[in-house]
Amino acid sequence: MKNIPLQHFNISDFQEDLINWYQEEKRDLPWRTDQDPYKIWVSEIMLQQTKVDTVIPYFHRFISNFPTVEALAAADQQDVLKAWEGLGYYSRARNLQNAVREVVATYDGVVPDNPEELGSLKGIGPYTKGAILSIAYDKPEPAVDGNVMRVFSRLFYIEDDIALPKTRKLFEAYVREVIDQDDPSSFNQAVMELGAIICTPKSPACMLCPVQSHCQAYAEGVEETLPVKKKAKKQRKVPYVALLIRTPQEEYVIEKRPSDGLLADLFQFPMVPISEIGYDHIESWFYQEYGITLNVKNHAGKLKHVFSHLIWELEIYHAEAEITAIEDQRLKLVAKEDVAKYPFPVSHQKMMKYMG
DNA sequence: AAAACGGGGAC
DNA sequence: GTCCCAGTTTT
Repeated sequence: MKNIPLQHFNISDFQEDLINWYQEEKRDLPWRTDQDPYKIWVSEIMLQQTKVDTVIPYFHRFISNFPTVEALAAADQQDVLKAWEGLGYYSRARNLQNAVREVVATYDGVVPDNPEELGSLKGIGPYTKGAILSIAYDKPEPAVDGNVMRVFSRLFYIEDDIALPKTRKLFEAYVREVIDQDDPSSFNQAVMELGAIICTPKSPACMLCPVQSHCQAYAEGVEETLPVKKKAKKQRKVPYVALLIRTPQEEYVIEKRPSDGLLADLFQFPMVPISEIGYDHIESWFYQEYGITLNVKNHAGKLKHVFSHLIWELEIYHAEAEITAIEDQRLKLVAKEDVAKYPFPVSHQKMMKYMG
């Protein structure tokens, strides 16, 4: 491991200043009511790339629906995805349920308390592993997320690109040097809380910071220039015609997406990749793909939906199909009032407003 | 190392 | 519009 230069850094004073501030200022969050490893786990998965305020209502609903590892292990995937609907990164939900089933099958329903077994579970990477070990089991393990990298890059004036995988390992080495061995749970949560409330990406509140006196970036007046992060490339646009297909008996055609890739296992209204076939061949493409004869009617509206890596441009059309049953396993005929029982991505939830 | 993988809120 | 959020998996 890399040698960490800390000769001008008072570790115990830093721990005391940080943790005292945390005990005083920490928010009341629903996953801080006890140390149940399952609830800590669920919260940490939901919090990946997702703000605390967004997670709170989902966490309440999820724990109410699936209060234990046994309950989640026994649930239908459809119901789990429905509880995750709108939260994004849906592989988190599928991986969580897979991992919980492994915990029930292999570990007698007890969430592992060691890095090897915990880290081998689906969806538990280096951050989540450290978070569960420290918060649920009081183990002095680093839990390096975006907050930790920002706070530590400023504390120690580290200019490494935090977008690079190897940089996270560097920060883990720093955390191992300065983590409080007696209360690693409070230490890790305090750094993240500090990053969320004080040491923010823009305009950090250094005048309110409990560890200002320990901060090298503040001393040099460069806190706003850290951390260094390569910027993401912009998304490519993908145009589709999205179809609200109605049958004579007032049912709609919905489709289950494939079990891998984007929005895996969620439902949607059928979409025609317009850049590949053009507007003149929608009905023939649809017949070739699904074996259903379509009568495309009027334009209903348009929707732009931005993902992290691409942009959907949806032109919404009404259509009719003279069918009473469907062969294709991907498709379902569903009454209008039943559509919302299935898990849909937000883009297609918005499409429901255009149903007749 | 880079890309895939959602959605929302702050500015 | 930009940034990025209590990241992980796949390529």
